[in-house]
Amino acid sequence: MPLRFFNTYSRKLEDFTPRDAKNRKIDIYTCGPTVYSRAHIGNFRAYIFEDLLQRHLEARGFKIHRVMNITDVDDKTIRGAREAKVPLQKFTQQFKDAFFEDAEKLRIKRADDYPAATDQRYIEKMISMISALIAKGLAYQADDKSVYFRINKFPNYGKLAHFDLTELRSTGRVKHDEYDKEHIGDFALWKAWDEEDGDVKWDSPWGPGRPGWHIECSAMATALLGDQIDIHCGGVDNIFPHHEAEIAQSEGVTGKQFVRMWLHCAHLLVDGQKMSKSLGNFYTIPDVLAKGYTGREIRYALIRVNYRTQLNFTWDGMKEARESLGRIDDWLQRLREVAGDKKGNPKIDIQLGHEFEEALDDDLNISAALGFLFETIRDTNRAMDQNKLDAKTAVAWLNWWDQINKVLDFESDGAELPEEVAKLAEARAQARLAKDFRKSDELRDKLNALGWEARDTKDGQKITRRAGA
RNA sequence: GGCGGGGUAGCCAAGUGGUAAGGCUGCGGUCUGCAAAACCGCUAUUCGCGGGUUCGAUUCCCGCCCCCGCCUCCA
Repeated sequence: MPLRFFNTYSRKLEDFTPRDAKNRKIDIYTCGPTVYSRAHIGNFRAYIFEDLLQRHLEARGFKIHRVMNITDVDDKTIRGAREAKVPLQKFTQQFKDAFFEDAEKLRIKRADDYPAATDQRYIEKMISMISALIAKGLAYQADDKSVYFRINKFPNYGKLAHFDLTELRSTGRVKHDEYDKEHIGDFALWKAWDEEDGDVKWDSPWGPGRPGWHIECSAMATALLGDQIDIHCGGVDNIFPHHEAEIAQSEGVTGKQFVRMWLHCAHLLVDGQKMSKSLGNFYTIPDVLAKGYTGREIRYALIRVNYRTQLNFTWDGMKEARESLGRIDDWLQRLREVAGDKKGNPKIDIQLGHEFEEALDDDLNISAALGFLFETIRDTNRAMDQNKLDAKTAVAWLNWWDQINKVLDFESDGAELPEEVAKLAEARAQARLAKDFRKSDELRDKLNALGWEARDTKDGQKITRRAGA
């Protein structure tokens, strides 16, 4: 089956081939965080989806160049900096740091570039793009000194979101500068400075001001990836207006198709409602870590449902993630024991099936891919129970795991036995030798309380960590 | 009102025009000093509701109901 994805633009599953298919290069642009507060786990669901996309394409032999922007100037960052009485740069830096810290916890691979909207280089690019749009009649400066995109001059405006502009109406959530704009749907390319902006301003041919939100992505994407890019990702809430505006700006300037494949991630819900900052119903990564869960458990919980399906975040879901990972951990431990000293031999290989990667080829069908993994786990566990799995086959499965784990990144970091745990375990082993089961059961309870589990097997006592990294 | 996504067992969730993957939970069994893990078995005659097409539909078509999202802050 060919690689295929659901393209938001056509609303269809489409076979995907990159522009540079010969060299197997793919350019991906992903909308990153606005650093006005700590990102929540709903935001990270989108970044994990993008991570899965990148890793699967890499597993398929593509060379990925991924860019993720950092929006470090907009209404909210300016307001936040004002309220905190610190310079904008200082205000946003703390949330940039937090973003990278959280992303690392979730094992999200770093993008190749993290351009920031306030970088002088991109400000200049934005200004030159806006100038080009004005020259083409696609933008105008209004009486309020701001520059707006003239959507009536761009016939494709609305194609991505499938909106009929005559139907476009305000929800009244945002104040409109209706007196100044030609059309209610015209969006700001350059926002003229006003007092509330304080010292946040850049010079431009239209006077001091700052970029509109949408133009930064058009500028940074084309600056780093060229006029055309293969895949552009984001959350569904970015479809309109943000990505619609990006198309208008970029194609308005270049005259070329901006993006070949638009992929959008559905929202993370909590209590059946969208998780969002404005509703206040959100959790951050530290919030979930504080409940005793680990980054990889959060990763599992957020990755396990197809990106186009809304996913309801629950603590039961976190529990399920923990138990499922535990099943994988135990399976790997058993395989390693069977593999013995042959483990790590990459030359051993057998026919193992390709359902995992084929499922991911189909619009990242992670549920089917994980289904195959768990079927494999049951089959090989059964074989090991019956002593029918030889060391060579165990090694082959471990090698297979190494491959799919490059995509999943689920493997436990392993944990050193703390001295206290090791002592309790040793005491328990002695008690069992002496058949002092009362004492050994007490020690087992103590180990459990510390998050470790004692299992008695025919090869003696085994200590495993039940939860965590 | 317009535009999307979705309604599959207690929960989460794949899936196909031919009779329902997988995970979690629960119950019974094998194993065990007892457990745990693992394995075996049981847990949807049925896929929101009503029609239609078909030899046959959860899967295609029509209508309806419900949930969530977007309609210029949003991943």
